[in-house]
Amino acid sequence: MITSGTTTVRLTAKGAATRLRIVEGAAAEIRERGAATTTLDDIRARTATSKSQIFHYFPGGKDELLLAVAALEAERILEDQQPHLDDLGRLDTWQAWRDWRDAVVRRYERQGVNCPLGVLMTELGRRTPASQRLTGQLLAQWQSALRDGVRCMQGSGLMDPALDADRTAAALIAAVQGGVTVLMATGSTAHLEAALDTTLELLGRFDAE
Amino acid sequence: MITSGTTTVRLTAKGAATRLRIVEGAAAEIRERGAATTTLDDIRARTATSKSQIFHYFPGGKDELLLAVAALEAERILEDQQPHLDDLGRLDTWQAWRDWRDAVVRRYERQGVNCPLGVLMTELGRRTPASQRLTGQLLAQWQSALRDGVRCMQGSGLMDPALDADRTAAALIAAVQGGVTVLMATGSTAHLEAALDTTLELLGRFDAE
DNA sequence: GCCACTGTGGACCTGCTGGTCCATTTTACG
DNA sequence: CGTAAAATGGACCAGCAGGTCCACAGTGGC
Repeated sequence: MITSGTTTVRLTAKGAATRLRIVEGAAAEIRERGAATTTLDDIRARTATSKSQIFHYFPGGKDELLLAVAALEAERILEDQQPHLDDLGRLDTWQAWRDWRDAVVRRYERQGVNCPLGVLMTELGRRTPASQRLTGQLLAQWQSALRDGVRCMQGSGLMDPALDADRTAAALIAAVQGGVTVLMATGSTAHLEAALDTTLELLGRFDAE
Repeated sequence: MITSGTTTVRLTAKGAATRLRIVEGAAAEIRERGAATTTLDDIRARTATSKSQIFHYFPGGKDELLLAVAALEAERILEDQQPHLDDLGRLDTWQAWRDWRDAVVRRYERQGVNCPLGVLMTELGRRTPASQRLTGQLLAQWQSALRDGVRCMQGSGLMDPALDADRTAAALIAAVQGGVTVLMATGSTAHLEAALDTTLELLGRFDAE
């Protein structure tokens, strides 16, 4: 059973599977080829479904499907950073920060141009008010996790307590986002690494740890 | 006289003016509404031209026009940062860096979502191999200007000589780019400012100046 | 003032894309 | 089983975007 907008539809196991297949296929197609150029027919072909199925599971049409894809990608972005980044505040040692940094960089090195974050922020996120809200939430949640990490480090005397934790978290997000955007344009992770490393290294300059 | 691809066409003064009007109108339209949703008809309406004119000046069709727009925007991005950033290496004092930072932030505050950089990197830049080369060149030129600034500061003993100047420049570009991308998604310049300020402040921590 | 070339207008064509519709098959469940 | 609801297949439609074409007007050099 799933609710979309005002209507509620019952889904059988088979139906749920099909719906999932469509969303994931659409997400993959969009990551590979961009949202702008991906058509419903591409998705249909990739997921071995018919037109009617797409509109059956997403009565709102393409917009609704793309919103579902955006939600999936937003989830994936946070998941990818687990367990470095969770409610328990695992970013509590320099090693943890380094691990997080490595996880981010390695992931984008492997994925190259096809990254959820880039697609979400630069293509899906701006499409509709609903998807804008979604990206806003993602950003807020992500930033709050990083902020908690900074606060934790400050609490342990490992980072300068004079730093504005929230602002620092925002800077880190911008660094990742900028690195990813450049990656998508050039195919190189150099900027991503430079931005993350520079910021982290300078954060660590507070003491000798 | 203008060369496009293999063909060369002579332009009268009137022709050159029309061509310019089309490119600039297209650029403005795209900045406001995004490249994905801007149609030739929109451009036609805005620039008071006919279909045949667009194809007369851009025989390659939409791709060629968008490439011209990308080139225009790339130029504008560097121009916007003049005279902070030029071949003479004006980034030679902390005040100059602060001025540059202010120029960047103020510009995007005023422009809001409609920024050349964002559109170029996230929409135009990925369209064709030609536009990819173009964004690559922009990035290289920009980074080299910033790198010269860092080197200059290092030479004067104002920045840590141990820093890799090129890497630092890359980090700054990623910071701006990330800030802009977030700006386009959320409408807020908070991340842009946080990223720039954090990076610059930490760069300045080397000495007390 | 003539002639060739450039500039302009706009009708028209075509393919693609999102979206609709309905007939048919499959599933859930009493 | 039997039936209602869910799932599926795919033909069909309408609009729109990019692109072509041709007729005509404007311009510039000789």
